[in-house]
Amino acid sequence: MNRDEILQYSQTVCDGLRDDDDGVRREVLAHAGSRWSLGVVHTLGVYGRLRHAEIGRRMHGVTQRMLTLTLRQLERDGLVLRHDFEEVPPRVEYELTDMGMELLVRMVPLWTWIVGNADRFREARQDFDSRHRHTGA
Amino acid sequence: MNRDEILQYSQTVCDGLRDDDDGVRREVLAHAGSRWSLGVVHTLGVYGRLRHAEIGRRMHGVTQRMLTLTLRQLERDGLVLRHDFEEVPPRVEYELTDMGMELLVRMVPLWTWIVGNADRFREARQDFDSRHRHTGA
DNA sequence: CAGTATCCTTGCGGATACTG
DNA sequence: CAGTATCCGCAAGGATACTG
Repeated sequence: MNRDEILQYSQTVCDGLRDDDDGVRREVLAHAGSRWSLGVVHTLGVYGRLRHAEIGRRMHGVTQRMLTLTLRQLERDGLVLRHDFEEVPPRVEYELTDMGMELLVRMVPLWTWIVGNADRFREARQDFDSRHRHTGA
Repeated sequence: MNRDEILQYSQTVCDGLRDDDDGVRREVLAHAGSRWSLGVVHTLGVYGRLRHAEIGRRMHGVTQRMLTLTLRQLERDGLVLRHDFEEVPPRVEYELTDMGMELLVRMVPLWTWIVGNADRFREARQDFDSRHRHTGA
């Protein structure tokens, strides 16, 4: 895929961005990039059906609150399914929907690329910072 | 690419998420999903080199401030190049770096998918909301 | 034209404590 | 166990005015 093909192809992006700017789409994108979503989607993708605490244990640093919020968000977006067994003590399991899986498929290349280029990012950042520290001159 | 291949592949995601949680990577991902970044990257991708005001004109609703901030962010991440001609009146042009182009390549499939599935998102959201309006019962 | 500077609101996300 | 409830700091992002 060369530069021109990309540009042709990315007209779709253009169309998507133009009309209905404050629609669902932008929200979904924002959700996908938010603090814990990718981690949750990935964890559920890899391990399948998991309970609340199991997800939490597999993700470093997430609080109960944020995990719940993230899961609700993903559920609302149709990316995660919530099975409440309505037992006592409570038992709830989460799993990816097909849509969630599809999202994961699209996120993986992006994320892989980001991870693989972390050094270039750091480098660029250092350049920028040094250029801007001393009045840019 | 089937489910299993995805899961294998997405170990990369896992690794990337684990160590160095608050590193550059997560920031880049967040930036990519932030309010105006995708629009700017796409605009520069499609139209090539543009001046500040030209970008602004092609993007609906962005303020001068947010455009500047977004551009700085992208410049700092090494995704956008800034050419200041140091003239009076000022003349500054922006263009994508190769890295910026590479990001765009990874964003397009994701965004295309989101746009193409907007209806499914809306649907899921309505389901969710109606299920939760009346006490879920 | 291409920004700064300033002010302000909103809401994300963390910490902690509590409950059916 | 799987959540709520509450409080809080901070930073994103918008509106507006000003400047070299």
